[in-house]
Amino acid sequence: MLNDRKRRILQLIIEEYISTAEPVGSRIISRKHELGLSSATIRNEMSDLEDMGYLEQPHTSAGRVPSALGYRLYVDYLLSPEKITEREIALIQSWLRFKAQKLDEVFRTTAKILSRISKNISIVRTREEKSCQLFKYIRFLPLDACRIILVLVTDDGVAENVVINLPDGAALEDFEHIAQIINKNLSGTPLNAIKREKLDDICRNIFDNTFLSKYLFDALSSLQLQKKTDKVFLGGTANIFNQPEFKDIGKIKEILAMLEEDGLIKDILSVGEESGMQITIGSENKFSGIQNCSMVQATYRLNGQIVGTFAVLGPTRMKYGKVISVMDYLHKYLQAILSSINDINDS
Amino acid sequence: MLNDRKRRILQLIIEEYISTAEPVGSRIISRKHELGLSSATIRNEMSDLEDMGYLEQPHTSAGRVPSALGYRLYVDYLLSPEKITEREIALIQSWLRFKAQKLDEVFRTTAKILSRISKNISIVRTREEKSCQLFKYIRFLPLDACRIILVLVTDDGVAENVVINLPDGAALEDFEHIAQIINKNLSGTPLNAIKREKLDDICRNIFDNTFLSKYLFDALSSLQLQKKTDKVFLGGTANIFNQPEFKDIGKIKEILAMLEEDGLIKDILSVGEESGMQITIGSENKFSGIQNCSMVQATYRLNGQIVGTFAVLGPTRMKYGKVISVMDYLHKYLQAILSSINDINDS
DNA sequence: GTTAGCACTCTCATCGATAGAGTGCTAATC
DNA sequence: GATTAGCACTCTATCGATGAGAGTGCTAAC
Repeated sequence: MLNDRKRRILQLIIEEYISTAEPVGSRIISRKHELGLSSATIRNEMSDLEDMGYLEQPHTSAGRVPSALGYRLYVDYLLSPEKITEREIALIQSWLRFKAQKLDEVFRTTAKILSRISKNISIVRTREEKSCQLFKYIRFLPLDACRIILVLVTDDGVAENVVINLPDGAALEDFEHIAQIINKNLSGTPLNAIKREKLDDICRNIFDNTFLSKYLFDALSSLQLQKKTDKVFLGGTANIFNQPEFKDIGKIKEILAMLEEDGLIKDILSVGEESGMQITIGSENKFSGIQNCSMVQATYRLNGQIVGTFAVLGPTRMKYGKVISVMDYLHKYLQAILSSINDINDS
Repeated sequence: MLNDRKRRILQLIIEEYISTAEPVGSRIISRKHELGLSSATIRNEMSDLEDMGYLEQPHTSAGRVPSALGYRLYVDYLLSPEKITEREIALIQSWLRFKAQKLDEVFRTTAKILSRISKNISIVRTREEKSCQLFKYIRFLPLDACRIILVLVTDDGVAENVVINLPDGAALEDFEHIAQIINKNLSGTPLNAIKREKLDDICRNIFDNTFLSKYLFDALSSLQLQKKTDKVFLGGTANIFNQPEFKDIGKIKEILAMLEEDGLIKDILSVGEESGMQITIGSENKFSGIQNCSMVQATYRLNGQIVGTFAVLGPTRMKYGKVISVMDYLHKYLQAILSSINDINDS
């Protein structure tokens, strides 16, 4: 049914359309490529491909445009990967090399690179799950005559801290005793299991409601509240203006409004987070507003845990081959960088 | 020269134009308001106002449009403040109340509120100057058999930390000795004065290049590198699409591309940071790309130090009265919130 | 099965005419 | 002298008609 010739023609049409954004006519295919076929033959094949649902016609006297089904076939079977260039590799390395110190910066820069090279919108979502860490101990450190610092250490080595005003008459030593008791009670508890009530219990029961307990309670809860959340980085939103399919201002507005809602972005990215690399084409996407967009998405893991997801969002007419190559490279490169950050932090 | 009647007419024209975005004709002014003047008289006055440079005419048979000079006069002398509504106050309070725990969230939410109420783009820039803090001491905390935590405490009570892998044969105690020496050498030094060379010196001279010095050096420098930078929060960028003056896609693109560059935003906001509230109208702005925009900007200080700047960016046809009221309210409200955050962190 | 040729369809840009909005000027009026 | 009614004039935006251009679909020939 879909013989080699049809596949080849479909591929050429899609690639032509991807690079020109204009409906592709039979003449163009027959002249641009040495297929040994006249435009009339191509025309017949195109008509067949349309019947099969791989192509669409904006109107009777226009050329053909790939349908979502066509893109899907292309992405799954026909796509010719476009290699990442030396210049791009150099760009990535130079941009990321000096950012390698802080995770936030790495992701922010990744978003920038991704949008720059793909010439589309890039989305990077990080996942910093603190909730699974275990409480190890708290410790009080001196600051000055009237203030001390409370440090919370987890089994992961993450230490949060908060400054506490010493109540009149209290000294650092008083708090050290309290720390011992708290540590005995909470050591090994997952952070997300330390609820207000539990803290309250410990404070009330053990300290018999002394004035110190209130201070400690406030301090510890404010630590809890500083729990880190996911972050979303966007890049290249202005790129969308260069795409002819978005010359309609309404569509751009819809997309940008959507991108402003962090929560929505997280939902969108969550869909494909399980598989390694996921390509969503046009109406395959469940979210309104990006149904004439495609998204290429890769999830990044470290030690089996999801650390981040990055994605390229653009028109269905996207340079899939290129985007996939870039994502692949970035994936590998980030693997190296992120584990080295872990090393730095560990060494 | 500019008598009361002219001022009144100018005010009416500007307010009409702000609310309709259409060039204002003499008939509209004479009919909408009880000035006791015919359109012909208004026409003469409008002609005068144009000669004076306060109005402009898109073409001979169109109504008048305010010039930058006209807006300037309006903002400085004619503007009638539009009070913030109860609903808006409730919105602000409900949104900010639950965000009051973390500074980042406060600013992010402020940006959201500001764009929501002003129906324009909002920009919030924070300034977290860590460089002026003084080194107080470092301390090592146990983590597990092969890792320890290095904590850096400043006079401000901010404690940064990093996990260090114990080299073979080394124990926590070895490091405590090192900490003492470092603390003696650096105590009281401003953080930004602690350069690589200085650390290097201390390490080389004192530890005589033992293998421990390298570890410490790496760890300390990685702390230094985690220096916090300014942050920029944007809100409501999609609002710009609702403004008829930006139906031209090119202008929007220019503005959004600009907003993507954090550095550029910081430059733009820096201009008016000294004065309390600053309004920049159209071509008064030095940055290309926003020269047909206006910006209302307020700087927020705590104890005399600049903590943040927030701004509303929109078309010159902006509801200045409204925006100023909202900014005023937010300014006061944030004052309360931010000092309370300081209190929480201190108690 | 392939191809040349041709009629047909649809879009897009251009042009001209027209309606509408608003001004500027003049002469009359308060 | 200030204000106003009236009117000619200008400029824009809109609509329909027209024609060029691109591409198809079909038929008949190879």
